Amino acid sequence: MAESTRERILDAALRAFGTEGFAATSLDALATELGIRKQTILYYFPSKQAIFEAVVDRAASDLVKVFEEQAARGIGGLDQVEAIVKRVFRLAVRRPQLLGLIREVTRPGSLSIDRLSAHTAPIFDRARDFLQREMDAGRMRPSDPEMLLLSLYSTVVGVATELEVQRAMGISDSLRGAVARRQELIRFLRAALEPA
Amino acid sequence: MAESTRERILDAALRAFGTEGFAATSLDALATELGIRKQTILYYFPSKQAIFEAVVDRAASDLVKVFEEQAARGIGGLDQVEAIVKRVFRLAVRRPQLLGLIREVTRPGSLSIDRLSAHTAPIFDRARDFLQREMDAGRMRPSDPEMLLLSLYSTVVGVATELEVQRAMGISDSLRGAVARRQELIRFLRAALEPA
DNA sequence: ACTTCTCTCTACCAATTGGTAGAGGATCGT
DNA sequence: ACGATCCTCTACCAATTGGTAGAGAGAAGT
Repeated sequence: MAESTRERILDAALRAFGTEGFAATSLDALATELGIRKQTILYYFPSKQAIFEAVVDRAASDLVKVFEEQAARGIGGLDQVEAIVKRVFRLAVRRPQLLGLIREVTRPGSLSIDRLSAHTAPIFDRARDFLQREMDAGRMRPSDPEMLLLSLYSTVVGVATELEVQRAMGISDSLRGAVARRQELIRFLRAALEPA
Repeated sequence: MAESTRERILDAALRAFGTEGFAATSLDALATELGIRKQTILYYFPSKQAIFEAVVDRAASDLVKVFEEQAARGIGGLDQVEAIVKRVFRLAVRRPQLLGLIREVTRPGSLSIDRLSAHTAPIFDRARDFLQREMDAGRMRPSDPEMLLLSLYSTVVGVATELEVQRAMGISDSLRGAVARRQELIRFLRAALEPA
């Protein structure tokens, strides 16, 4: 068997939760999409909420892995920031539902936010330390690293995921468009971060 | 009577759609919150979708008004950008559901995106022209104005609305926190936009 | 051959969903 | 006094929701 039923359920759930959202996704729809019965889904997961949590866990792990792989290289400076942005963009192009799920989890009303935080907190800490170090070394414009991190997060995730806004602005969402967007974003971030 | 029933319904619907989302909001819950019966809601609006569209229309108008008021002043340069950011932040603090609704509408699966676009397209056009003019005049770092606009949008909306992410990062979401966030964001944007 | 375990199914269920039909009470102009 | 209009209600409804109970098929171990 190429992929276990459990894995197939998680894949379909990621796609559905990440694009339609939790409330708008029904177990029946999910099952139909997979060519199975809803009760089969409920054999593997005790409830809809449990599926969501499992999806969040898996998505968070994937995200964390991307960051840790890059952090392990330890290029340093703005090149490191650029490398991370590129990796996030590659992820956003290849698996857009993944960042869509993050948006869903970080919505005000959402449960499971603590579940995501538990995964990502170490990364935030590391990123904050990284920014602080670079500022101290004069390789980056000095500012509040926490706020800077928030600005960076918002900008990168926004540019990578706000496809409908881009469509409304008349920006192409082709693959070529994504590359151009990434390039322009990196120029934007470099200008914002470079020391005076 | 202080506020017509129709207005009260729209207010409650904005809050609900803007925080819980469209699918997670039921007409019964909305009615209970208002102390009326669901059928009274359906007397004023033919369907749930129609309520959503009315809410989007009203929210879009409010947003557009904020921009147009500031555009009418025509300060120019980075001061103009700063003034707009400040206004958006004031809106985000006073009526957080409003930007929450924008996030809901710009979600991939959403309908009504065209309805929002119809309102905001003129603003986007005007903003793009503004950026282009400032670049030509050497008051702003030259770049692709469309992509820059997207970066600006993502950053401002993100910093203003991603409260849960901020909580996860350990950033205070008090009013004082909002002011600090705004200040840091403006510094960030100024650094990114200032001509070399 | 028999039991046990894993998996997917059919058959239900109570609760909730968005929406319809129409009664009844105000308030109005006439 | 009377009809018309406006507004909110009770009474339903069919469809969908997440979830339970348990049958049955197949493979594996004994």
